[in-house]
Amino acid sequence: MMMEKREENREVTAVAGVSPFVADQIEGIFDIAFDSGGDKSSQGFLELLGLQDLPGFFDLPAPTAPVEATPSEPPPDSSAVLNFPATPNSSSISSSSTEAATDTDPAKTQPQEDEQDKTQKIDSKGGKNKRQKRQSEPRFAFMTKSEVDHLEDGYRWRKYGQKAVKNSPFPRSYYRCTSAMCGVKKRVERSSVDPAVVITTYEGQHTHPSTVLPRGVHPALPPPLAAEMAPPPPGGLGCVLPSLQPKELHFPYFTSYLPTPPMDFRHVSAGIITALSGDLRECKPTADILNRDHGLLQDVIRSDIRNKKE
DNA sequence: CGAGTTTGACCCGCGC
DNA sequence: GCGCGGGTCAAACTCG
Repeated sequence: MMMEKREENREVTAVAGVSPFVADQIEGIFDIAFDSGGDKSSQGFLELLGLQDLPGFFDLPAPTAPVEATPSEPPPDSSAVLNFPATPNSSSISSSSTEAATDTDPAKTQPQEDEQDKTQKIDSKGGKNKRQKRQSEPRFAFMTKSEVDHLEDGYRWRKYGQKAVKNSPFPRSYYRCTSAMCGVKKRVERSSVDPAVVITTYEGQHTHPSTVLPRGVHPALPPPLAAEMAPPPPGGLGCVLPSLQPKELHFPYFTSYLPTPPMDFRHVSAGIITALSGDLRECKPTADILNRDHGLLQDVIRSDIRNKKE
């Protein structure tokens, strides 16, 4: 219910899946970011993610336990998992999805057809059988450390189910975008490894603008360009680099090309974005964007901290 | 009263 | 074929 929307004291903690050492650093940074006065609520999550673009961020010590160990997640599939080496240098920003392996699946590149297929199945079976397990729509998951399960992301969601997750004390909740004709879904669950970590998986693409227009969205970006830069991301999240190495994760790009707003990450400290879909195009940042992002960085991080990082 | 949540039942895919 | 687990439906319920 809306009970999840209460204004709790959101703890500013660590990036999910990052070692305590890193977490401590991040925490410090975010404390600054949030305590610097002004409208905290306007701090978009993806802007915060921009912090991860800090040089050497991903060179920091390894996480103790990969977040991907989430029981609900299937074992990494080489074709489905982002190219995050399972080395100590990786931030365990990895995930997988069974359908992501079907890169060549036509349905994947043509969600419309998939929808049609769904409908056909409904018609053919009639009655209650509207289920369609096949998840060929692009999926997009990320992990956040948050006290609240259901994070604000600018869209309205309706919960349509909840299931207990095997090997996890925490249930998984299923949400659907309340907007008509928008079939975007999202799953929210807590990691059994780290209960503080919320794993949110978006599926599908919003066919409508969000109800909120937070910072980080650049309306000036012409739609065609935006489309070229990044496919309309599920859940309003941005493009994903197809063959990611930790150091190549330039999260500000997400921010820059977001056609839909990022979440209200007052609730979270930071997140890890993980692509679950193979239907992704490479982001092509421009100098302008880089400059802009740097500006954002300046907004968020004290200069002396930045210098230290650099 | 409408919108959203809860929850048990149902269906499907997959592994054995 | 069977059982398990994930995903979805839909009636009942809650809340504003």
